[in-house]
Amino acid sequence: MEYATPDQQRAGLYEQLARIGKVVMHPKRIELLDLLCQGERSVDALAAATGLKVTTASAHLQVMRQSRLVETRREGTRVYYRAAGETVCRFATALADLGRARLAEVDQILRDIGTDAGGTERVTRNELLHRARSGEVVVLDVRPAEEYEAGHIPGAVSLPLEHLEAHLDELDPMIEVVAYCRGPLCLLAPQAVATLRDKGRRARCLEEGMPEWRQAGLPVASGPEATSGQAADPGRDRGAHHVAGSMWLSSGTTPEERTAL
Amino acid sequence: MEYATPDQQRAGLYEQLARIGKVVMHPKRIELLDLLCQGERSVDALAAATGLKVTTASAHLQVMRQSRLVETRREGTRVYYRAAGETVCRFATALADLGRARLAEVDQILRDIGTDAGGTERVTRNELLHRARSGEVVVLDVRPAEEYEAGHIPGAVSLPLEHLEAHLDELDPMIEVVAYCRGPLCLLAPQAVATLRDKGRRARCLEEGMPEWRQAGLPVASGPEATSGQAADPGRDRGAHHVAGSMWLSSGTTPEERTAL
DNA sequence: CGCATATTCCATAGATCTATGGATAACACA
DNA sequence: TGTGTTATCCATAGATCTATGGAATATGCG
Repeated sequence: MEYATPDQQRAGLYEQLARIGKVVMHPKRIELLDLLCQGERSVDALAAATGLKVTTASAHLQVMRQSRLVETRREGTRVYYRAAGETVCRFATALADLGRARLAEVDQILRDIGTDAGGTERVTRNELLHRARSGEVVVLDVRPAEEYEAGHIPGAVSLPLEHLEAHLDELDPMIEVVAYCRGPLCLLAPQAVATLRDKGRRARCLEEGMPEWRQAGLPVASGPEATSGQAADPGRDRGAHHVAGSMWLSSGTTPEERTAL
Repeated sequence: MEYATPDQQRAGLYEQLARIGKVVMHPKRIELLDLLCQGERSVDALAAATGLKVTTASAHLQVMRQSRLVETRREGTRVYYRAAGETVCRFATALADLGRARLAEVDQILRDIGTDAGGTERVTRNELLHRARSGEVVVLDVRPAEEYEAGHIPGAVSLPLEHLEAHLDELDPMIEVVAYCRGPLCLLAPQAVATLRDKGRRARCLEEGMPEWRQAGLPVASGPEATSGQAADPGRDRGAHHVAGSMWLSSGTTPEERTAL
């Protein structure tokens, strides 16, 4: 049981760390980890999102659980997986950062997409904080509704990419859109921006996604959209957009914001 | 060449990231990475330090190089490897942090050692900054001399663990020692502290190691020790210790410090 | 209780990774 | 140019990992 020599202790330490390494050695597991950093999900939802068979997805999740990077919660017949704490998401972010910094291929792929999506600069967090406060822009969360509900930028409007075209008319053409998604490696926001520009709207991507926002210590709201049930009623949505611009981190004027912190 | 569907692009991204994951899936590669974050080293030095055969070590280093995490420099007949930038070391630190946060085993091993080394609290960076400035403590770098030269805390004295017992008399028994090494997972400083306490000295470990210090943006000095050739001349060393306490981040009163920033 | 759903467990064939010895390449020095 | 040193390349046997279909579990619902 005990390690005899310091060398063995040291080897033991690195072996433990390698358990974490093994988790991120497989592309699909990284993808799963990224998804879990957006919020909890059931096994089959994860399998569907990543294109894995349920049995394979489950196997991957077991590996991740044995490394203590994810935790589970059972609800009736299904099991929800979630990232085991902020540290895990920070690690995932660090991995993505390192990838962008060191692997030209990553940047290349991102640029291939970037050009379609809009070669323009992304919006920085600070710019967003200033402009959204004054109502100049509307913040659009284009992730699936479940992820929006699990946590979103206070004041952001939920409009999943898949519903974007159908609900385009809900967006005031006069107000610029700032779209965000799961993070710098996520394609949802860039695709949304590409679509919006195609339709002649002014739109840009936020520089970062939800995990980075959260990790920066900024407030996160959760629960369904305040005014309407996510793109179910176009009529009411228009109102929400206005609010989105003005209630931005103001002083907790909506139920959403009060519970945010 | 081009990815046709968004799904393929996404898969491509995660495949790239997995290249980094593969690097840290093997214990020895993590160990190598940690060493390289202390400074550059030749292949056989790395092999010796990790207990690998040169040919195996080289193979591991190739993997790391292909993932762009390390870079090389040739000098005559030997090749020096180094971490490819601060981002890489930050990632290594994030991995270690995650390991300590999530893997009870890591903490367990550290505690097994910690009890021998001194169950007392480690010294925080802030405490060190205050107490060293006023000369209350001497800061001891117990890593191998090469690593000290590649970068150390300004004002720290180099006394590699292996030479500690032989040069114990150079340390003023009245002044408390704060030892540091490669990081929270490194055993050098704890071992040094254990030895020192065995001899009746007051000694504690610094909470962090060189990489964390550097990543915090604190000044780093490099080159050989200012006053003497590292434990070669005990007589002069005693003077150095005093300096170590007083010149601490004062206002660049030594050559060492002037070049530090 | 029996059936349906969501997961996990298991065995296995195929793919990938690791350690190692021997050969090769690059370089320094006579 | 010959010799010694340092590092990389190569082929391979052994170990590990992955995907998958089928069986086993756990839970919910009549």
